[in-house]
Amino acid sequence: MHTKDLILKTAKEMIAEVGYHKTTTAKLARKAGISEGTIYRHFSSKEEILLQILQELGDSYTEYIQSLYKESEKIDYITLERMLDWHMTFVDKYESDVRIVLNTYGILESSRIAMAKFTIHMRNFFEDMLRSSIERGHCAPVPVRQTAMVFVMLIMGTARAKLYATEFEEFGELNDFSEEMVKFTRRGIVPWDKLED
Amino acid sequence: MHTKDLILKTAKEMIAEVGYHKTTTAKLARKAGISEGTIYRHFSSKEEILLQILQELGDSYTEYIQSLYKESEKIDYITLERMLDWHMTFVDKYESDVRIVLNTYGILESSRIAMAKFTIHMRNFFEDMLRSSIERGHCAPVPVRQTAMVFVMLIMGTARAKLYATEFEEFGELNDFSEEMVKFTRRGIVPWDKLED
Amino acid sequence: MHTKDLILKTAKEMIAEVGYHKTTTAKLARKAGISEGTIYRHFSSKEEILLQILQELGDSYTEYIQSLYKESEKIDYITLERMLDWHMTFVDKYESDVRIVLNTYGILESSRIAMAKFTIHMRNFFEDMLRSSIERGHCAPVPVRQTAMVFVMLIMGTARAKLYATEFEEFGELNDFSEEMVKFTRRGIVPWDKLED
Amino acid sequence: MHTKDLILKTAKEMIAEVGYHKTTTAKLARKAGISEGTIYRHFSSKEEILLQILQELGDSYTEYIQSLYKESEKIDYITLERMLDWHMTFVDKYESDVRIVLNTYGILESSRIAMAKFTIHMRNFFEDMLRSSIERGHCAPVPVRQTAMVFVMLIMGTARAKLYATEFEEFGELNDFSEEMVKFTRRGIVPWDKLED
DNA sequence: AATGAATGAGGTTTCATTCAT
DNA sequence: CATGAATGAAACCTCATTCAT
Repeated sequence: MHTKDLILKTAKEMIAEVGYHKTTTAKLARKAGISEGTIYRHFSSKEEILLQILQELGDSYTEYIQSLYKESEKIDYITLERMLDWHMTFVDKYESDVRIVLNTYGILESSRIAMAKFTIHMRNFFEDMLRSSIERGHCAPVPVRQTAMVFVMLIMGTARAKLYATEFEEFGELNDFSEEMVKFTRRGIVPWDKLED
Repeated sequence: MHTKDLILKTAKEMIAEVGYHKTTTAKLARKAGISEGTIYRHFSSKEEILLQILQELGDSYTEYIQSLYKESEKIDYITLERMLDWHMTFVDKYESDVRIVLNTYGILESSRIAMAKFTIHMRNFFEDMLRSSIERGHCAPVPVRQTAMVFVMLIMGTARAKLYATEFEEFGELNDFSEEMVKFTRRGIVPWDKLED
Repeated sequence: MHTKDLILKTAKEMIAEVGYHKTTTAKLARKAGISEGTIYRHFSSKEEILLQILQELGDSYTEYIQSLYKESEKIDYITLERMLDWHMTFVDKYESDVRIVLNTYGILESSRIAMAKFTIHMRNFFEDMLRSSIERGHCAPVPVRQTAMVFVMLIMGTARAKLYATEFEEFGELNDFSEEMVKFTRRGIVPWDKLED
Repeated sequence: MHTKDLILKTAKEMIAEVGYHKTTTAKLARKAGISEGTIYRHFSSKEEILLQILQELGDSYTEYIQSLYKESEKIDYITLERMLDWHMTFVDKYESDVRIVLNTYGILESSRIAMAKFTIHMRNFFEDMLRSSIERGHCAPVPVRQTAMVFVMLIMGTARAKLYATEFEEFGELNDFSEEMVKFTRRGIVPWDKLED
């Protein structure tokens, strides 16, 4: 692995685990098995590392959304389950990166911008999916923009809950609520008498 | 105002605005118009200040929930609007404290614990409300635990969105989506043919 | 002595001796018998120390020039010897400060500005003295501005020579050339047949 | 151009412009279009580069002085204008090298030595010229050693003023004072009634 | 000869905390 | 109770130098 990637990987782990400020360049270097100076051969500053992580995650998400659009064209109708599932899959795959965004958007302008981009991307995607579902008569004519935003809030809230759930016993049960969330959400957009299950 | 309260108040503002790490004891003392040493007459460490803020917010929330229980006994049935509204009111009132929790739970064990307590309190409250609603036939017999959790996620997601929305134009529209959120949520727990509006 | 003055004094010595860059905050603190952090309670940066030294020297020089003007009013005519002597006295008194200006004006904008101010002050003073001497018929009607500038160059060149002369044996003889310099300079502005000695 | 010369040339420019310390090996390598390691193929250390620059300038000056001696033999008498002009020409030609000496002699032993050598060379040259002028009756029997030193001071002072004058408006007028300097200096060594102009 | 990644010592600066007054 | 100067550990970062390729 290239040194730069090694630094990024190690930084991801540390920032996700202990936060941005407690991830000092000294500790980062030690954990990565390199010298502190080497970090600065690859990044102009500590913040630059974070920026790159956020950038990469942003790119991955854009790519991911695009693949979802393609997927949605193939099958002629997208169930809510799928939409939510897909997103939870993404959160699982990029667990530490998502954790970093959640950890830093309160401290760092750039992280806040990254977060805003995610939100808007996600909302747009849900809007498009809802609009197409309404056209096909698969769901009621709910206001797309606002309803999409409700989905986003749910995803965001759930993502965070999932990531931090492990640390508390009481939260153990969190993992199995997503199934109910999907059902609940479906009832919110499909007339109850048309629900299959 | 007592010096201790002055410190707490000033710390709340600063941490909410610039984050925990950028809130240095020097800046805090200057803004509060006291000397740095004085902070340590009232708090054993910088972290202690944060702990007290979290503690106070926790107490306020417990108290708030209790008042809600009392309120709910007076009127014989609680609408969803009320439940959500009440919480948004709380978030508004304790804006900077909530912001602090959201900013620090990724960095501080104690903040994470505070967050967990909130979540569980809130969920329990929603559970109770839902259970009572179901008993009275005001809503469908949905699984209370998980549905309550969905509410929590929505509240949490929305709270954060509200607090950070102001910084991006694209987010301006966020503020008016809570009305739709209530409608959506109602449709999720009340059969559509029984909905009044 | 106040800590701030102690820092200034120590810094003057070190910068004059080893230069600005080799005067590290660590060495400075050690020599002054304080901790490194203390420096930053009194100065916002290392450069700030230098700035204050230059500022103080500038003020001293302004004050000095003013005292010379007053002196020149008392006695009705100023000999060249006096004008040059006075300046050499100043250089002697503020030896390390002058050395600092000479050491840093090539590296630091602010030092260059300080140097420029000195030059202009000095030139103006010489101009005034020359003008008054010409009026009284004590010297020939030489162009005051340019002649004053020649004096400045001589003072500057000599000051540097003096300060760095000690380090080389060959330069030992430097010290006794100022007498001849005065004579030479007088011949440059007073017709030879009117010279007394 | 050989790599070594390229390094020297680039270093000269950088050191003259931003000073020795701000000329880092990294920037130097980048500007020269070579790698950092290559510098160490040709020079044992960064200081070595400066040493060579000073050495070369010293050699150039020695050579220059020799050519002046030869020149002075051809024409049977040397005017002061010539002596000063010749030196100003040298300063113009080796502008950045001279600037380097002026920038570094306060920081570097070796630079101070170089400076001393110049001074002595220059003084010796002026001494010889003065002596020969006196012998031929072209100027008054002034003390050669000290008078030569006055010339040196003037040259040094003027050289520095010229190099740094451009940065301040007030200094704009500096350039036209050298003519007057020559006149002044002549009056200092030639009886006024024997002056031609 | 040349490269350029890696080094590590050391630079400036920050900051929570202490303590004499 | 309050002060604020002093502390010193540790933060981020720089840079001359080395060395495997």
